[in-house]
Amino acid sequence: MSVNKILDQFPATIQATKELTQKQKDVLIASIQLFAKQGYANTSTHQIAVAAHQSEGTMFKHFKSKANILRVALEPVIFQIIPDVAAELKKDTLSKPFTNLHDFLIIFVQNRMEFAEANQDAIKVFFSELLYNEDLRQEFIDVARKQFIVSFEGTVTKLQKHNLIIDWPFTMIFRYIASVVAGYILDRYVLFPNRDWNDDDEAKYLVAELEKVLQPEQA
Amino acid sequence: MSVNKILDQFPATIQATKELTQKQKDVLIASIQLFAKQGYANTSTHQIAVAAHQSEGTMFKHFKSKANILRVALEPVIFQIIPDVAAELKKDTLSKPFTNLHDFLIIFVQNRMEFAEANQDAIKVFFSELLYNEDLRQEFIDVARKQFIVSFEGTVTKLQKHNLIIDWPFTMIFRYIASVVAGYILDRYVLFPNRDWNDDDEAKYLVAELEKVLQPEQA
Amino acid sequence: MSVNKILDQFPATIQATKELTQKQKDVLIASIQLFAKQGYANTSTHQIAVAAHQSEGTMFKHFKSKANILRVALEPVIFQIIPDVAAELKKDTLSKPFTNLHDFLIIFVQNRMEFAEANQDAIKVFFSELLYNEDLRQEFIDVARKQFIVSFEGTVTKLQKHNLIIDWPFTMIFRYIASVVAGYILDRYVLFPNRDWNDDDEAKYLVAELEKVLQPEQA
Amino acid sequence: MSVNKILDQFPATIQATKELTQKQKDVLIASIQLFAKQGYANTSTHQIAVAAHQSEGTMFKHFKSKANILRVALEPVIFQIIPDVAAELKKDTLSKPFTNLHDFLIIFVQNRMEFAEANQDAIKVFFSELLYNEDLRQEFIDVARKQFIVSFEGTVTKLQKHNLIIDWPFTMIFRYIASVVAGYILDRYVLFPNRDWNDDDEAKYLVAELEKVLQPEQA
DNA sequence: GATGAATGAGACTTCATTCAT
DNA sequence: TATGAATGAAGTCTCATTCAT
Repeated sequence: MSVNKILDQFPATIQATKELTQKQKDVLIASIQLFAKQGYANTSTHQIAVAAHQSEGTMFKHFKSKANILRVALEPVIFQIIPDVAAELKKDTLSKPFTNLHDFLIIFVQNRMEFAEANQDAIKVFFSELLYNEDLRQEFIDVARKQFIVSFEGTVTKLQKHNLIIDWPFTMIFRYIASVVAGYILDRYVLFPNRDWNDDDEAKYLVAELEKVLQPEQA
Repeated sequence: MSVNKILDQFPATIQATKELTQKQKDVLIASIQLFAKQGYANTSTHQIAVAAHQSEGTMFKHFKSKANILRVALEPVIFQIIPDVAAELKKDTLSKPFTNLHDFLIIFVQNRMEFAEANQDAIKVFFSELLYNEDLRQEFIDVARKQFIVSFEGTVTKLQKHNLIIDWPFTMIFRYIASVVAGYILDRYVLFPNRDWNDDDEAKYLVAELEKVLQPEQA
Repeated sequence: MSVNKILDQFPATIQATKELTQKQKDVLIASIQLFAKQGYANTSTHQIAVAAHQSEGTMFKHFKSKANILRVALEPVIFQIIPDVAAELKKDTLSKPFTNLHDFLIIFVQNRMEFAEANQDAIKVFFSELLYNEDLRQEFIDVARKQFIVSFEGTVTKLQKHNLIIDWPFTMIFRYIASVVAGYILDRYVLFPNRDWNDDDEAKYLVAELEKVLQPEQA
Repeated sequence: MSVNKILDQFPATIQATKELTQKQKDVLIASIQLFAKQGYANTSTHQIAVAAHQSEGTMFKHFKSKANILRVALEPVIFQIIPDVAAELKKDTLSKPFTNLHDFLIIFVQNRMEFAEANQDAIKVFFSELLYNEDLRQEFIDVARKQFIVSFEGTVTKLQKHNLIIDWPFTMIFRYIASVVAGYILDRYVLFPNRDWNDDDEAKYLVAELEKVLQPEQA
C-alpha cells in the first residue's frame, strides 16, 4: 500500500537529506531523543554532543545555536505532520477512484498512525515547543497554510461538493480530525506508552469516530 | 444553571484559598502568567519576584523551590480539569432527572468551556509540563484515577446500563471526550487566541461532535 | 571527692548564670548541640530558634548576632577548659598535703575527664572554632594567660621546686598535658563516640602516660 | 637520610600529579591556602577562582563541586598523614637493622615533622573538616584502616614481639603517638605559628615524650 | 577543519539581620 | 515586648557559546 512509503520518512528524512553529513545527522537524531525524554530546555548542548559522539565546537560550527538544532531537527515534522492528502488520494485513486468517505478515512488514519509510530519523539517535541516557541509556531502556521490550500482544504472542498463529507467550515473539520488523531498520539506515545496497545483496534475506533462525525448529514 | 458556580474557580481558586496570604497569591498568579507566556523553564524566579512585587527571598521562604511554586499553582487544575461529573449531574437532576445524552453533553461542554475560559493560562502550563515533569504526571495520574472511579467511570457505566451512551470501553470514551475538548482549548486559547471566536457556535459544534459519536448505536 | 563539684558546671553553668532568662539559656544549649552536630557555619539561626522554641526576632534582641551566640555559649569552656589547678589542689591538700606527682595526676585526670564528659559538645565546638575564629582565639589566649600565671604555671613551678615534676620549660609541660588529654577527648567523644569505652581503664592509661614523662628525671 | 625524600610531597604532591593541568593545581593550592586561613565554609568559590586566576565556570567544569575541590585537595593528606612506617623502616634497615626504639622514634619524628612542615595548611584543614564532614571522616577511616593493617599495626606488633616497645593495646599506642605529634603540630603551625621555634629542640622533646612512654616496661 | 578548555552571565537558593506590627 | 515576614546580598552551580590550538 502506497502509504507505507511515507513510513521511512523520519528520522529517515534526516538520514536522507543530502546536505547533511552523517555527523550532523547524528546530532539531530540525538537531539530529538534527548529533547523528547527531558525537554528542550532541560537538555544541554554538552549532552547532545556526547550522545552524538562529537565535540561541542563542531556542533556549533554547523548549527550555530541550540535553537537552530531544534529547528532543523523538527523541519520534517513541520512539513509532514499535516499530510499531503491530495497526493495520497491521487496515488490510490489511480486504480480505485474515491467514492466514499470510509475508504478515505481508513487510508488517512493508517497513514497518520504510521507517521506517528515513526516519529514519536519528534512529534512530542514539536507539540511542546509549539506552545512557547513563537518562531516555530509562525513557521508551522506558514507552512500549514500552504499545505491547506494546495491539499487539505482543496480535498475537503471537493469532497463536500460531491456530498461525501459533512458541510461544516473547513477549520472545524480540520480541528476535529487533528484533535482525534492528536489525542490518540498523546495517549499512545506520551502518556501511556507502556500500556498494551492493539493498533488494529485503535485504528478501527479512530475511523469510527471520524466517520460518525464527518459523514454528510443525510447520506 | 448550576454549572455557573464552577466558574469562579481559578484564579479565583487561588484568590479564595484561606491558607495563602495575598503576597503568596500574587506569586502564584504571576507565575502562571509568566509560565504560560514563556514556559516554566524559561521563566526565572527573579522575573516572578518582580512581577509579584516582592523579593526572591520572601518567595522562597514560602514556596521552598521553583518546582513547588509550579506545583501549588497547578493544584487547582490537577484537581478540577477532570470534572466531577457525578456531582454536576446530581445538582441538575434534582429537578429534571437525566433521560438523554444530549442534555448531559450540553451541561458538560458548557462546564468545561467555562473552566477553560477561567483557567486558560494554567491549563496551558499544565499540558506542557505534563510532557516532561514526571512528578506532576504521577500526581495527576493518581488524582485522576480516584476521580474516574468515584465519578466519571461510574457515570459512564450508569449511562451505558440505561443505554444512553455507546457501549465502548470506558478509556476509549474518555479519551474521545478529552481529545475533542482539549483540541478546542488548544485551538481557542493557545494557537489562535486572537481569532474572532463565537463561543455559542463552538459549543454547538462540540456537542454535535460528542453526540454523534457517543450516542448508543441503535438508539 | 571535691572534683565532682566541677561536674555540674556546664551546661549547668549556663543554667545557673543569673543574668540569663530560661529562654536565653535554651538558645545557648540548642546552639551548642547544633553547632556540635553540624558545625557553626552550617547551622542557621532559624534552626537554632526552632530548636530553642522561640522566634528569631527575640533571639537577636538578646544576642545581637550569631557570632555572639557562639561567644556566650563557649564562655564556660573558655574559662574552664584550663582547670584552676591551684584551687583544686588546695581543696584536696587540706586533708592530705601533696607530696607526689602520682596523686596529683590522678585528681587532675579525673577532673578533666569529668569536665569533658559534661561538656563534650561545647569542647568540640570550641576546638573547631579555635582554628579560624580570630576573636575567640584571642579571647582564649588572654584568659589562658591569666589562668596560667595565677594557677597552672604557679603550680608547676612549685612542683618543680620540690622536685616533684620534670624540669622542662613550662610551655613544654603544658603542651604535653594538653596533647594527651585532648587526644583522648577527640578519640573518645568526636572520632569514635560509639566504641565500647571503659573509662577507668582510660584513666589509668592517661595517668601512666603523664606520669612516665612528667616524673622528675632522677626521682 | 631516606626520610628526606618524603619531604617533597605536598603541595609538591599536587604539583607533581600527572593528571592535573597547571590550572587545576592552581585551584587546589589556592583552595588549601584559603581554607586554612578562613575555613572551608567561609571561603567562597569566587574567592578561590580569583586566587587561582580563572573563572568559576572553569573550576566547576573540572571539579564538579566545592566539596570535591576539598576532597581532591586533601587526598594527599588522607593518604600520607598516617605514615607508611613499614616502608620507612625497610629503607633504613637495609644497612642498619632495627634493634632499638630510640632510633625508630628519631626517624619517625623527623619524618612527621617534615611532613607537617610541608603540609601545614592542608593538615589544618584536614583536622577541622574531620570534625563535621562525615564523608571525609569515612574516607579517612577506610584508608587508615588499611594503612594500619599493612603497616602500622604490623610494625608495632613486630616491635612488641622483640620486646622493643611497650606491651599496650595497639590503639592505645597509636593514639598516644598521634596525640603527641598532633599536639605539636597544632601548637607549632596553628596556634602559635609566629613564636620563635627551634625545630631541633622540639624534635628532642617529642622523641623524649614518646620514648619514655613507649619503651618496654622492664627494658 | 575540528576540538574542548575557557568563559561570564545568570539561574536557583540560603541566610543573618531588620523592622513593622 | 515579642514576633516572624521581609529582605537583598551572597553563595554554589550550569550552560550556550567562543576561540586558541
